[in-house]
Amino acid sequence: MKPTPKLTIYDVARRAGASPSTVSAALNGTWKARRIRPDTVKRIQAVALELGYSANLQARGLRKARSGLVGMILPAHDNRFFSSLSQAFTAEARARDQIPVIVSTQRDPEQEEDAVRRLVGYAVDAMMFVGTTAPAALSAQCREANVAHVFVDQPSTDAPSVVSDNVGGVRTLASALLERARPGAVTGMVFLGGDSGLYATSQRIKGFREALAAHGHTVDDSQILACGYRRLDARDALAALYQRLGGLPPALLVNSIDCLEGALEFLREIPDEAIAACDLGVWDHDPLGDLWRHPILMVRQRAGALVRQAYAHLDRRESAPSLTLVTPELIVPPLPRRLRRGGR
Amino acid sequence: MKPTPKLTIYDVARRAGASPSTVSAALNGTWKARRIRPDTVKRIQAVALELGYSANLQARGLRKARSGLVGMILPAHDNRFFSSLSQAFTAEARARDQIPVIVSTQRDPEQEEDAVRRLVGYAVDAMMFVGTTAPAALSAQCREANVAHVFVDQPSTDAPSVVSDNVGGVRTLASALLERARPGAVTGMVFLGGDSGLYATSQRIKGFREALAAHGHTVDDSQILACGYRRLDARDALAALYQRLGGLPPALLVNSIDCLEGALEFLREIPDEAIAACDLGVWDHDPLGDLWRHPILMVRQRAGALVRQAYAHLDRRESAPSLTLVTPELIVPPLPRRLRRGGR
DNA sequence: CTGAAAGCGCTAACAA
DNA sequence: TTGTTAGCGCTTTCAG
Repeated sequence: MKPTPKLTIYDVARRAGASPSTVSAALNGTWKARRIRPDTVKRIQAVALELGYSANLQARGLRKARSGLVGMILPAHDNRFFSSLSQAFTAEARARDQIPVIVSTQRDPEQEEDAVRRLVGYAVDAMMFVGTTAPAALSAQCREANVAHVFVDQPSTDAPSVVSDNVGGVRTLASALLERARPGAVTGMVFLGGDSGLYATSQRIKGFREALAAHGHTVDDSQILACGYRRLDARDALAALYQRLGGLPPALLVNSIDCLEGALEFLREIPDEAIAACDLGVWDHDPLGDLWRHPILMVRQRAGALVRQAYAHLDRRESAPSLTLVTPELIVPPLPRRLRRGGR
Repeated sequence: MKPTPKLTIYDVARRAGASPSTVSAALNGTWKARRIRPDTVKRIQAVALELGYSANLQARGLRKARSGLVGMILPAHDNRFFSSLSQAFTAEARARDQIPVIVSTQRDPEQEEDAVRRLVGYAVDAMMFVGTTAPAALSAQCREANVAHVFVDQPSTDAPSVVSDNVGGVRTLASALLERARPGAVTGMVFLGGDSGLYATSQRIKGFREALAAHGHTVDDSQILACGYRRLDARDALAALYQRLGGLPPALLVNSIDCLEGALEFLREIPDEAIAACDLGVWDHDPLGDLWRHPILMVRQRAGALVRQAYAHLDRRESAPSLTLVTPELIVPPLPRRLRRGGR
């Protein structure tokens, strides 16, 4: 095991017959601004390549007081929505030649603050926050260290934020359900799941009300089952509803994939015909949902657009609070051939 | 907007009436080894806290030639298995007080090598590789820079690797399917999906053969439909099989969630009774799969264990090639009440 | 167009 | 038990 002969610009400089500063410039792109002769640059680059030199990024970062790292804090990796944000974030970072550092912190304020402290200690170029529990504190940490930052999927009064249009998304979803023109849908559609104390859920309920209001109906409290986000609670709430109504409602709008899982857990216990009597819609998207034996309308949040908008704020180094809405997209699965009537 | 008065150990030192090196030691934990008086340490820590000092990690990293960063390269974030690895990796890194840097590289060798080059430039403490396309090159890069590294979910001849027990996992799954004792299952079970040229698929086919061999049956080529990993190909392959057999096989073992999606896309077109005539199993797990109207046996790779084993290699700074197998777990969904016969 | 030299903030010998 | 000092490898004035 060789002790690895650490190469520095000095090694390259000696070998290329140039000075360290010239080498530095030739290798990091500033040579144009420094008006270094192109063939000098070429010569140096050739030597660097030959030696297999690559810069020590920590040294560079120390000197420049920035690191080329960009941070993102999110609740969890193993979640479809969050992981699609990670994916989008990675792509954007790559386009800017930055290294994405994505840390999941389990909605734990301490972990969040700790992660930010460390990333700031690394002189990250910017931070993106998703679904954090202590947004104000994080924003303060960043402002203190003068680090650009933005919130995604949650509104903020301290910094720019980019959020899905919950109201509009649910309105669209509910309207699509109504267009199916199932008898009684306007007065009987039910909203299932979520916590009405939270921003997202309350916005979605608002959209739900608006959609029905457009049909002249004022939503009754019994149409809102905000039983929380947990799967089992959703299952039980739906079971109770089924009991009470003696069947499913004509239309059911479920507030999240977790709740959908709960709902499906109940639905697989009841006869096919009973299910066929209900039009189903969900906030959020899961490909397996498309494959259920009955069609499920879904609203997919546009992770790419959310991240792109958020990055745009960072690029402009905006720090004033703002709220940008991104419209989610409605996904209507093809009706299984089995269920199609006629057509060609 | 204040220019942010950058605090250094010198500021703290002056304020605490101590020297920079003492402050450094007091703040980074080496003070015990340096035998600094506890009350000095306390005094310094108090001052640091009061001033809101926090260390410049790039400077520390430059000096120590390590960064406290650990890297992980994986194909994509938006995939259930990979994202559960990310989750596990984050937890392990956190336990070691390291910052996890997880970069997805789309199975693109250039992106992979680029990411490693940059992370090595940052003096990462170690690297973990998942499903990479250019394993040999990555291993070489790390060895060159003397960075500990390990492969997960893919075998390597250059470094330690930790892989799910594909053979055993599929054997277990196939056996569980056979235990259902559906007539003709031994001779009629079909393996669907995957690429027999790849390590994972070939191992799984091996397990499939072993399971049937245990029942005295030698697998026929027509029982292996390695149609690739793409959803649509799986769908079409299953459709063709259905056509050929005039129904589903008595048991079907699907090689991945993507292929399962393809299979379900076909299955939702055919009558319930036809589906009920087939026992279904899949390599990999998806919670929505549990909720399908017919039970689907699943094998879940144990992401936590894979990462833990991999980290163990890093902790021991092993670099010799090795192969560690981790047994995946069989998940048998509860039979829907609807389908249960009697029992209590 | 290129080189010399200072210094980013920290740690670790070495002295005291 | 603590302080002094010399770098880690790079970028960046400032001279030439």
